[in-house]
Amino acid sequence: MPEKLRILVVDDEPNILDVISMALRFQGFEVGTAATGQEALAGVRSFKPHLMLLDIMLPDMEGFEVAQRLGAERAELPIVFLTARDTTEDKVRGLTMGGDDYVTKPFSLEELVARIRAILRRVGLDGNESSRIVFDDLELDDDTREVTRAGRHIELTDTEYRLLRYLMRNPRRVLTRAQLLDHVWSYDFGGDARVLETYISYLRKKVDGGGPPLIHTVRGVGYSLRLPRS
Amino acid sequence: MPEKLRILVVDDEPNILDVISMALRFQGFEVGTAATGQEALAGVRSFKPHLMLLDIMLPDMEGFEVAQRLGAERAELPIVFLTARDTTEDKVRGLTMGGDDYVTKPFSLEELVARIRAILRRVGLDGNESSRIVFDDLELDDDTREVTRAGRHIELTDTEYRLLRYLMRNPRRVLTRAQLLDHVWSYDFGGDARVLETYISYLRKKVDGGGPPLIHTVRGVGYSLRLPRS
DNA sequence: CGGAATCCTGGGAAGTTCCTGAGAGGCTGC
DNA sequence: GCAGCCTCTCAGGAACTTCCCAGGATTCCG
Repeated sequence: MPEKLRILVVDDEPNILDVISMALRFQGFEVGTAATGQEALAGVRSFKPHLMLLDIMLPDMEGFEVAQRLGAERAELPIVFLTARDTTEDKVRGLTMGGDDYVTKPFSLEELVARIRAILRRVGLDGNESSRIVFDDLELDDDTREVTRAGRHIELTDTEYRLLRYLMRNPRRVLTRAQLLDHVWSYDFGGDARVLETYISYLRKKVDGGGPPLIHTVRGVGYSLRLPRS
Repeated sequence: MPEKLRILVVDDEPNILDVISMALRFQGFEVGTAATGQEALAGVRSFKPHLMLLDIMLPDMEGFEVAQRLGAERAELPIVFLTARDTTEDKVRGLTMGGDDYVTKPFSLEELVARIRAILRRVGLDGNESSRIVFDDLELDDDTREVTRAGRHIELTDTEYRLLRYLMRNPRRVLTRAQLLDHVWSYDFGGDARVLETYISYLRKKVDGGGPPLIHTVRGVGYSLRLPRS
């Protein structure tokens, strides 16, 4: 069995830390955690992560400082920064190195995991994984964000895209309403759960419009991406 | 023999606590119980469960608070929350993010056990277990909720599905009317016990329609899933 | 064989869940 | 600050499930 990829998650809000840790563990990563800059620095040395998830707002120092203090190790360690919505973009851009990326809070788990996998792919660690997901004649490329059905291009909005990507990452499996909302929408979404139905409807119009339906309702449970049963 | 999986059940209603504990013990789990948030916290530390079943309405604190106060242990411990039906959705939302799940009261034991097993499977603890149940040429996959007989797909409603799943989990055993009602219907079901007959009838039409009958009546007792005695 | 108990199944009624169109409000880019 | 796009809300109606009922079929037992 190949060694599990290790990710160090650094955030001072326990809730966020826990949710992210659990989610990444479910994705098959080995997860270490830290709540302060000091802990993060120690964690890098002892845990030797392949990737670090680093909140910019930490109690003792800024996330950037953590990155700088890493010294030589820094070059080997890709970082995904977690930033508040109002962090000025140039601040982030200036300080991130080639392989890094950032995600603004509040984010959806789907998006976070996608970014992590994208980086690991670029660094060549997430071995067999590809940025292309294919299901039947439906294809999605996560690098170019391009979606096609039977070769025909499909234009999707951001939310539609994330929803479809989550469905395609879990083909044939029945995903509950709650799972879809929790993974595709950001964690602070407190609105009406019926948005989901609206977006399923949008997706159906765009994706299932030209061809046999792939998005199926499982009444009382949720939705599922699968081939129609003849 | 592999160590038994431990589950900590937290609920302040003694009846519920008993019913769930019994059911889980019967499923081969080692069960610990707690009736308050404090007890739950202590229970996690001493009992070291692999999974916790946590009611949201506790006398001393909300279930969420228990989860939060767990601190570092939290990220290692999957939780299935028990919520009242009228718990506002936004409160429930976020619960499945990390990989946790929730079940709304009133629930059926069958559903509860299914959710627990699904999570343990995903965490990699329920080792050899797979989401597929097979009996003769009848197959059921709990991830995709797909049911086939001799390769032919069978479309089932939610109640039909849960009933069949319970039968398939206990093949060849004679299940009494009471057992079936208690496990497949929610524990507060106060209706006419003859629904069961109706649903057996539905299932027979769909499942036994194409092939030798697998669902057998045991007069005066209940039903059983077995091969026909030729 | 006859009567009683049990079970089967078709036909709805009531209730729930889901779909979709219309539109308000917010954000973005120009 | 305006236009266009996106997200989310809402409501009516369609579709589907669940459950109840009742008549008929089957089995059991004296």
